[in-house]
Order: sequence, then C-alpha cells, then structure tokens
Amino acid sequence: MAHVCIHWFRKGLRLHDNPALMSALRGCKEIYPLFILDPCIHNKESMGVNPWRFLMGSLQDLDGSLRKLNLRLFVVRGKPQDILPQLFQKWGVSRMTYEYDTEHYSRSRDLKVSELAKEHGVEVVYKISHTLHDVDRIIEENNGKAPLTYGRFQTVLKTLGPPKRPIPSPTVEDIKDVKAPCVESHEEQQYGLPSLEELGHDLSCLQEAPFPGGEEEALRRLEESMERTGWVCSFEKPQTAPNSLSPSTTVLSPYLTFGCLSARTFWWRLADVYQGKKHSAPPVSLHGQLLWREFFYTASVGVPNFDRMLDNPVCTQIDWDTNPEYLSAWKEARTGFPFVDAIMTQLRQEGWVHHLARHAVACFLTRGDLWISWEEGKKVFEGLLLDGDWALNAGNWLWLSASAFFHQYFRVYSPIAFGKKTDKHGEYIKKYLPVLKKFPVEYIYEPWKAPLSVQKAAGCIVGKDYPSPIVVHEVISKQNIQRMKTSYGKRSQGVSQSPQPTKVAEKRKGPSVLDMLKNKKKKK
DNA sequence: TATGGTGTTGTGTCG
DNA sequence: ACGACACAACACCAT
Repeated sequence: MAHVCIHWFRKGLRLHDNPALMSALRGCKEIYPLFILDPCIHNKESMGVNPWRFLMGSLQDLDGSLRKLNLRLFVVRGKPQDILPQLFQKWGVSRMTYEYDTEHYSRSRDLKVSELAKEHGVEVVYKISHTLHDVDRIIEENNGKAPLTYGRFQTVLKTLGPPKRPIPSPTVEDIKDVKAPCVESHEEQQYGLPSLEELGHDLSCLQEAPFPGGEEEALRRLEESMERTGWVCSFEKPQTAPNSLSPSTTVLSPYLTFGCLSARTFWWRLADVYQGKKHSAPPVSLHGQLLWREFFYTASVGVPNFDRMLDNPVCTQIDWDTNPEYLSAWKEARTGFPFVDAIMTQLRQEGWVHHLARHAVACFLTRGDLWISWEEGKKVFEGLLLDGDWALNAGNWLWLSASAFFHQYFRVYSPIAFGKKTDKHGEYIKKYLPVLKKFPVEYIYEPWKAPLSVQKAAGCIVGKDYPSPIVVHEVISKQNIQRMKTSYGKRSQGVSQSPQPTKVAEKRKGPSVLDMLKNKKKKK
C-alpha cells in the first residue's frame, strides 16, 4: 500500500542527511513537505528580526531545492496540535515523518501530536539526525545520568563509536513514483512562504545579512572552511580571537541550529580533512566543538529544569539581584565599557558574536559585574542569536555564570584587559561603536580615563555622547567573588542535607559497556 | 571513604 | 615575548 505522507520540517531544514525525509519517500504516492509557523515559537517576542530572517531564508532555500524535485514546501500557520489533524483529514494522510527533537517544548508537542496522529490512523516515523548520536543512549550508557564533565562525556562516547555516516539527499530517482500534490494553486491556497514583515518587526535598521540562511549557503560555507586544511587541522578554539573584524571561526553554528547543515556531515567532512594529517583534538579542535554541542544537548535532556535555576539539581542557587536599569544598559549596549557595548552591538546587528565574546558579556552580566541572573541573559541571547540553540544557550549561561559545569568563579573576565590581548588598537570597538572612532588607542577600552581635552578632541564626551561606566569593575568584581563564595558555601551544605533529585533516572537494563570495561580492569 | 590530579578559553605581576 | 606564579581554593573524577 502506497502512503500519503507529510514530512514535517521543524529543525532539519535540509535535504542532505535527512533520514526521516527518506523514509517518507519510501513507498510513498503523495508527499506534503510541511512547515508549521507555530505562534509559541515564531512570535515577535521570542524571535528577533535576525533569526526570523535566517528562518525565512532557510525556508526559501528549502522550497527551491524541493522545486528541483518537482515538489513544494507547504507553509501553514497555527498550533501544530490544531493544524495537523485538519491536514490529516484534508489530505488523506496515512504517514507522517519528522526529525527527532530533544527540546522540552518539542518533546511535549510531539507527544501530543503523535497521540492525535494515532487517532487519525496516521503512522508516525521519526529519525535522529539533529545530533551526532542518540543522546538518550549516551545517558543510558552513563547509568541514567548526563555526564557533567567533558572528560566523562568523551569516555562515554568512546563506547558508542563514531557517529553514523550521513546519507545523501534524495534524487529525482528517489521520487519517481511520488506525486507532487496541489502544485498549481499553491499560493492561492495559502501555503506560500512567509514574508519578512509577517512578525511585525521593524525592518528599517536591517543591514544586508552577513550569514544568510539555507542549506545551500551552509554547504558552501562548510566547503569554504574545509578547503583551508592547515587551518582546520591546527584549529584550537581558545586561540581564536573574539574581536577580529571578520569571524575567526567557521560561523556554521546558525546552520547547525536550524539544521541547514547536518552535524554528522560536518563531523565526517572534518574526519576526511584530518585523515593522515597531524591535527588538534577535542575539546579545542573543530571535532571538539561538535562534541561540546552534543555535551550540552545531552545535559539538557538528562537534567530536569535545565534552563532555569530553581529545581535544577546541577545549578548553584545564587541570590541574583533584580536590576532593570543594569539589565537594560547591558542589553542596549550602554554599560560604558566599550568592549562589552561593542559586542552587544554586533550581536544585535549581525545575530552572531564569537564564543569568547559571549563569555565576556555573560560574565559581565552575571558573576563578574552586574550580578543579574543568567536566565535574563539567556532570554536576551535567545531573541538575538541566529544560533540561539536552546540547549547550548542555557548550557553556556550555566557555565559562564559558574552555576554548573564550571566552578572556578574567581576567574573573572576583565571588560578592559580581555579584549586587548587580541585587539590592542581597539579596531573592533571602533567598528561597532563609531562614536568612539576618534579616541586615541590608550583610552579606547577606558574612555572615561581620558582627560576632557582628549575627549573634546575626539568629539565624544563621556557621560554625554557615550555613557560613563555603570560600575567600577575592579571593586565590584572582587565583591562579587565573595558573594559567589557565599553561594557555594550554601551549596555544599545543601547537597549533604537535601535528598537527591526527585526524578528517578532511568537506568539501562544490563550493564553498560562502561561497566564491562570497569570489571575487566578490576579482574586484571 | 579519602585524596590528589585536573579543568576548552582569567588577571596581574614578576622575571 | 613568554612562562611561572599568586590570587583563593571550587567540583568532579580516578585511584
């Protein structure tokens, strides 16, 4: 029996390495490639103009690639649990496929939708292809808990072997028996692509996108990076500059977030480049970066309430301040610290900043200077970043605020010194904060220290044309280290008093490969 | 159960 | 230019 099938695109906005799409095409007589604009995700508040534009571009590219196969993308608007049952009926659907998504929201949504599909006699098939591995298996192999250190994570990964090889894109041959429905009245039936204006963003401040969305651009960008074999083999993340004028890293993260690029395609492409050459290794290598992604994905699945402080068993409980003035100043790039403000400006304009730049501003907002909860910072990043991946964003905020994973809270980034290491002359600051363009080099990181005559000559008076610093970093950061110490003190008391997390972790049935290795060692 | 080594990416100072 | 060290001392993991 041939199927009428919906392939539901959510992430995974690509044709290459898309096993769910492939299984949609198998034994299929009619296919509806579908994207749902979900008001819970795609709204003005949680999605800023840049990520929205990236999504638009990705959908456009996807539709273009589908057209080459004589198919079209169907875009509909509404809650999936309302929309899908209607479509099941309207189109006479017998099968639905999608890529597995580990995010909390997605999992509960998919659970609901699967129930509805069952009621409508629709078979649901999903495949894992957003992550390198099945993260539930990683947790299982680690006795039901997510590894909390990278080292431990790597040990567990070794028992799983390399990720699966990516599969190729479907070809005309793969769809020769598949009928493309409703091609003619596509726009009239309101299945057309959304417009940039649809969310009601202000588009006037929009510059040309430095990182346009889409699978084609993702694969082009991948190849562009992989051509530099020497650079790829010697890549060490901590050695790359956060404030270079053009990115010092691949900027493939947005394409991974939306699934325009398959992580497994990237991983195996790197393995090709490494082949037979001396190369850097995790955690600092490019392979290592993909493993960090996997690490946080795993943690986000294994840790309850991963994206908040309360009832999060791995998160240090800290008495963060509520300070709307400080928060706005940080968000709107008016802290008075040029390095911080330049980063926040680039973030707003381009939707991407270097990982270490994120460190600097995240540390500044939380434990370093402003003592504002990492959850606030997380929300701001989510709206602005093209690669605002739920798991990675929450995980890195936990890390930077020394709430989980990272605990050396006395290592505080200086908003003055850190940037100087890789940009002595403050070129980066001058690019993103043109108001400071004429400031002499010796004051570019600390304009408030310049004598008034110098400020006048530079055409920029601190406190008038550019804000005065909102805190005295040298003083506040020392106080905050003490506050961290207090929070950590309470933490170690709390752990011994309160029982383990209420949720009982699912343990694997037999001994894990790790257990067996352990036993083997013991016998020796 | 105790203990010592380690941790992707700090700063500032000294030599 | 670069390494060593103090800062003050954490959590996690292997043994």
